[in-house]
Amino acid sequence: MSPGPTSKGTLRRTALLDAAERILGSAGGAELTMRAVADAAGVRLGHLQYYFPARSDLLTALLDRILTASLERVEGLTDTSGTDGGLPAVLDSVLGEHEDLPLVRLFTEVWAMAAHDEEAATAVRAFYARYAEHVAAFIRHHRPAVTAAEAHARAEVFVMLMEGSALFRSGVAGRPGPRTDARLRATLLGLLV
Amino acid sequence: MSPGPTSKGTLRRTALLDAAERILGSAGGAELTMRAVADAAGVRLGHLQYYFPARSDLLTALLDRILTASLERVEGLTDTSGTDGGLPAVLDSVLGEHEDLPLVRLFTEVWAMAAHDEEAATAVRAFYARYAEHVAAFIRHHRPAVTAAEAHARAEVFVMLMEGSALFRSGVAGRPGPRTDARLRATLLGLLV
DNA sequence: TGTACATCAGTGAACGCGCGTTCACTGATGTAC
DNA sequence: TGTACATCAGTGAACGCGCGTTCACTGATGTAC
Repeated sequence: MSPGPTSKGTLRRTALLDAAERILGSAGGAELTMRAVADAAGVRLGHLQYYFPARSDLLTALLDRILTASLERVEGLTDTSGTDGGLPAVLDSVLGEHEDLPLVRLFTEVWAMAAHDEEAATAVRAFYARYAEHVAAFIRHHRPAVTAAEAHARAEVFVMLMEGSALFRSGVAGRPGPRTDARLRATLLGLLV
Repeated sequence: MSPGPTSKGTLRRTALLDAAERILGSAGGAELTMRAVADAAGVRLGHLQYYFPARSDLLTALLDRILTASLERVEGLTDTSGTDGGLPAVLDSVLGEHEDLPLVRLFTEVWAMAAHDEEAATAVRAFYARYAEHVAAFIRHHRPAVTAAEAHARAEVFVMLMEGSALFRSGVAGRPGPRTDARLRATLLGLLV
């Protein structure tokens, strides 16, 4: 039998990244040590090194996984909605994720990584470029009259506001009330249509 | 002579925090070690400990200083403008700061701190609450017809968009073009008036 | 004005610890013939 | 079907290093009388 994508090694690798992601999303980057990851995954330090020889290998793989998963989530949420009536519902879904504190914690770490490391920054910029592209396509699907350039500009501002609001809706930087939420939704909607 | 605010000790303390801020804004939190700060400030490790016995004391003082300075900058920028005609100019000033990469780097670190440490989060939330209050007062000054609650909601969304756009305009998460910039300005302006 | 003393500013060496990394090793699983 | 061998998965111990922290110390500055 060929190794395949669910072979023992791949499963273990995934489990190790799961453990690392859990630590990064709760305790933070400073606590993300090789020993902590090995412990959390229930393997020995030396074994973690078998899959990720250096700590930087683990961080690179983890960043890639976080960004890939987020992109798939965004695409999954918007692809299922086809009608304008469903737009507010899509906004609810996307905004709902921002109340997921561990996820927002992950992103504060990702931003800090990108701010200080050019390789990470490249990956993060590619992620947001694809994110914005996807939103732009969504806009043009609903409003074909909007030019590509304008849809792109609107999409980028949409993404900016989404990321900014994540900081607040998660409770990290604030606790916006229902009135602010309504304004946020209206502003996001105004960018989409 | 009484010690006063510019006595030797206070000056040295400021110089030490300067050094720490420089490191946090360039290399990041992981490199912000007691030894690195002492070196950058040109003093011995033991002497740094004289002012900040524990690393956490340094971090707390640094966070406080970063937030206080930012708040003063925001208030300074908006207080000098009294007319509606000056509004776009105010936006230019505020947005201009977001191109200051070291400053944005500081804030990615601040967000990551707040995301994992409740004490830091309290300070950060207080900062953004005052920031939003100030923007709300600015809105009501220019548009007295807007209710306090509505001005507050608009101000909070304004701050969200400002913080989100900082990530992109600094180059950390993207490189928005002039068209996106125009959309961003229009959206921010729409929240203010 | 001079002296004694207390406090402030700054030094230097050492500590124990957790870190990433290295490496020789063992057992399990797959492959060739 | 059985055996020999290679590769994969996992262990365990040790390394050198940089870290935060402790502490005894010295020199400079301010204060009391």
